[in-house]
Amino acid sequence: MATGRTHRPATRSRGIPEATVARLPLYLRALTGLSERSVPTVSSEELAAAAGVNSAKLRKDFSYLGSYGTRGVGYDVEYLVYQISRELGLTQDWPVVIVGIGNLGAALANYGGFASRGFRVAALIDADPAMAGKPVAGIPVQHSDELEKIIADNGVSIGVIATPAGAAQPVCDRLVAAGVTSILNFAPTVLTVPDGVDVRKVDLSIELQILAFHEQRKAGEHAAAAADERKGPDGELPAVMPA
Amino acid sequence: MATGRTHRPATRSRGIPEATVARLPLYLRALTGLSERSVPTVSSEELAAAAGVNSAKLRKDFSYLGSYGTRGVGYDVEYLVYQISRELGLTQDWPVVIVGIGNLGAALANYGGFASRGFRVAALIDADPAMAGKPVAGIPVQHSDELEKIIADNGVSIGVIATPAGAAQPVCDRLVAAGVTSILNFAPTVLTVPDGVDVRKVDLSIELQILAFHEQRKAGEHAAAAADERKGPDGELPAVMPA
DNA sequence: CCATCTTTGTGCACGCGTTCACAAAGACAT
DNA sequence: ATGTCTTTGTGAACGCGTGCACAAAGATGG
Repeated sequence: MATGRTHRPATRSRGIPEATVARLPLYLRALTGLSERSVPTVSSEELAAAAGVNSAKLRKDFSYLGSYGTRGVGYDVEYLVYQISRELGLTQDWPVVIVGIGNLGAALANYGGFASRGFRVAALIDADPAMAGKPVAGIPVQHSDELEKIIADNGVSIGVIATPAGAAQPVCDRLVAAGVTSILNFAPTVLTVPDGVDVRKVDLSIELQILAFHEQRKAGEHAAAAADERKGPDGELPAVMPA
Repeated sequence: MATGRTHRPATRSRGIPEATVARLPLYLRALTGLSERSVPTVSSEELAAAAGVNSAKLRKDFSYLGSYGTRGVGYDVEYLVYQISRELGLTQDWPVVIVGIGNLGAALANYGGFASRGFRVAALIDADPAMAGKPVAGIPVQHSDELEKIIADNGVSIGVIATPAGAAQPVCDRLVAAGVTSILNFAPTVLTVPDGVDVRKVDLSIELQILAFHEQRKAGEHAAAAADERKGPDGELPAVMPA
């Protein structure tokens, strides 16, 4: 995966572990699929398989929300969809602004997954005056000058940053000053924010680098086994990989 | 953050913890910045601040790679850049294919962070015949029929999936069958792969939902404090949020 | 009403990751 | 050469997350 939370020292919000919160959207997606196929109930085993997790973990996760299952039967799909939605706060409307309408910002604006779950794109904002007024995903882009007014008028508390790295921190500061308290950051920079503001980051480059590490390891082990030359007593890779 | 690794039961590759591997790209980025500003050495405290982590954690992370620091002085920036790059496998060339050239795929193709670090976009692939030949980010899109041939000809081992959810699993299967062993998945689906294949996923919708959870919590606590009405003895939120 | 069978909810143990705190190591000045 | 001062590298303790394994709960059939 490509996300990571920024510090937050395991602040177990209201007794629900962070790790569980991170999985709830996964369960919700699987349940929505079942709901659309009119499946009335589901066992922890089935749902866990659909979500790609351990069934014991899933049951423990749900136990933090309450006892919503029926022993011998399983979980009521519709009821569980409602409970998880409510727990995640998806029963209310979340206006979101996207700042930085380049390739990525445009992709985000067009992404259907937002609107489908309580999230509404309230505005698209870009620093380039040439972009102003130009419609992206049916929404006219507005200039950065309007940022504070847009936040205030729409009661926006969640901001998405898709600007170049250099612009991210200044944009972040303005968002926070205007009242935004949750930020999803796509720019490859470490953002500094005051206490009380949540930042999550998505970094495409980092994900690829992690994959490359494991890929190299696989190739290295393979090569080492094939060559079978003197290797460290603990099966260590050679200090320099052969080209 | 928006990433998460898919199972891999804490496989500590060659003694380097997963958590450490995930932070190495972060350190590398901070170090690259210092290198460009010709800073010769850096202390764990300074570098940790730049990367947004605890300094003790950074030192322990580096200790897994070896003793590359000098006590009383700090770390040599250039040397550390080289060591981390080598460890992550970035000193070699990684050809990558991107499958699904919609808004997101195009954004990824244009993303500069790939080329800058040993990653090379070997091909863009889409199922739509109308897209074939059309250049995106200077690279002509090729049709899915060519997928297997492209993988083989270029020796591609890393694939990026940016297709709609429904197409992801079939595409994944074809990639794996053709020899790809690492996949970065942007489609909102749980991918099933054989052992030995790494999958990381980036899910925009999930990240927003996690932010919404914390946002609701903040608003709820705030409202509860303001109203100050009978609340649970453990400071629990009311079962149903007021509209 | 009782027995059986399925599935939940959870007590418990284990392991990874984080953080503290300090000893060892080396630079630097005198 | 010796002492002082800075900064690394790591031993140890702690806490979170995971998974096993089972008891409790309820459905279902006779």
